[in-house]
Amino acid sequence: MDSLIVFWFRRDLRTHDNTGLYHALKAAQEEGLRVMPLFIFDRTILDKLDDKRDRRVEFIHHALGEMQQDFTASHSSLLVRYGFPLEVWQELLQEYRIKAVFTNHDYEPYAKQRDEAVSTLLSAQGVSLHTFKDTVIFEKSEVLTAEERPYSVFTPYSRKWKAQLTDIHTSSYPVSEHRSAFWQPLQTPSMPTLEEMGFQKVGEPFPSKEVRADIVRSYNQTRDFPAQQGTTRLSVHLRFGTVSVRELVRTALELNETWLNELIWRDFYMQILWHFPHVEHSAFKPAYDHIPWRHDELDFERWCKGLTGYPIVDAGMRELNATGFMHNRVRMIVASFLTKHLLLDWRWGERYFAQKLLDFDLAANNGGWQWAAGTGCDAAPYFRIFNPASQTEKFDPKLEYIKRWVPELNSFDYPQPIVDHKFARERALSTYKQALKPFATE
DNA sequence: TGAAATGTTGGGGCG
DNA sequence: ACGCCCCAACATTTC
Repeated sequence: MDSLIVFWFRRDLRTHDNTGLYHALKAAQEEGLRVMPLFIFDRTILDKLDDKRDRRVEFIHHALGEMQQDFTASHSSLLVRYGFPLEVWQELLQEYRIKAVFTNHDYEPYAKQRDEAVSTLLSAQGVSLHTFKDTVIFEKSEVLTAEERPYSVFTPYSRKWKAQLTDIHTSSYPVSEHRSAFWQPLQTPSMPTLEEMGFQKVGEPFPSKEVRADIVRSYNQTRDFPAQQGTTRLSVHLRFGTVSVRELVRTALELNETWLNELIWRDFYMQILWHFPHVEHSAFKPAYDHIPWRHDELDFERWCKGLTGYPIVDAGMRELNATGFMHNRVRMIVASFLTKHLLLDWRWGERYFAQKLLDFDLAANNGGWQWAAGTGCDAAPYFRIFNPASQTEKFDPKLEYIKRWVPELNSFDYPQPIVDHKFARERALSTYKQALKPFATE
């Protein structure tokens, strides 16, 4: 039995412009070996999902199907397993002669821990592990201040990010010339179906690839109007790596600076989570952990279901519940409403988004919530409270977005506001002020 | 990537 | 013509 190099796909579900895959194929060619592509459906994650119609699982499954077609064309095949990663790796080491494993970096806390365990197992078996940067442009400690410290403010971070960017950072890692190095199994291994894993199909809401360039071109003009197709909805593709961030940056440099900044925010929050891991469970600024959040389960439930009586908030939550997506402008509005108007813990909202968002990314979601709650690095000051009515006036003046998701708007079925705006605003201001008083700098 | 409160200015009605 | 008041409209400050 010939020995193999394994390439392990995780958040990089594409065969084009994939750093780790490129290096795996190159190494294989140099050493006269083959590359076996692998994906593991991770039960550590899947077992926690109580809704078995999960769009994320379906999205992954679909992306794997597309890759499988590609591998088939190269007379190869993707090996897909379902189980706990460490156990799967133990099995694979028994079943195949594995010389080396290649994979791309995954920065989330769980992923870090998973990869350390696998790395220990592999090295105990004398298998080398090679890992690469792929899902971001600059990772962890590649963008630092003059004092070599991580940034915690976006604007100077982005300035440095842009200053450091060269063609090298956005150039592709083509795999086409190395296709012959793919593993060629005698029999195509079967991929578990969604049903076999206990999941059902749902459906997916994306704009076509063709309209994306137009959206990027006018992004700075249209991005704030949720009734329009003004955002690319590429976040889910970035989440699972079905697009290359390097390609997107090239597009952004060419077409739209504002849109480039959105990509830089991704890198920014990734390095925040890496260097300040406490943000996963507590406020970036410790003083803000003293805010006495209300523990009102009923208000929280009304927020979740889109029954607050504030149309723009309810529209956003209903869009999320129905599609697994919410327009970014509306994410800010509903987050401000939860934390300021309802004075509910930002972590409740963060957790709900984590359950529902197709594009859920721990670093970005946490960063966004802490921004809205005012608890984060470079956050909105706590007294910046969105007024749902004026936000509607500015960004959905014809109520197009609202009516799409709240059709009963003008009927008796639509609830009264669960809290008065003026009262809620003043309550938030005084509560934050009181809680932060002992920590005031002067 | 706010909104509300407060301050300032200037045109027009009116005695 | 003049002073006074009202109040948009805009600017600044405050939360």
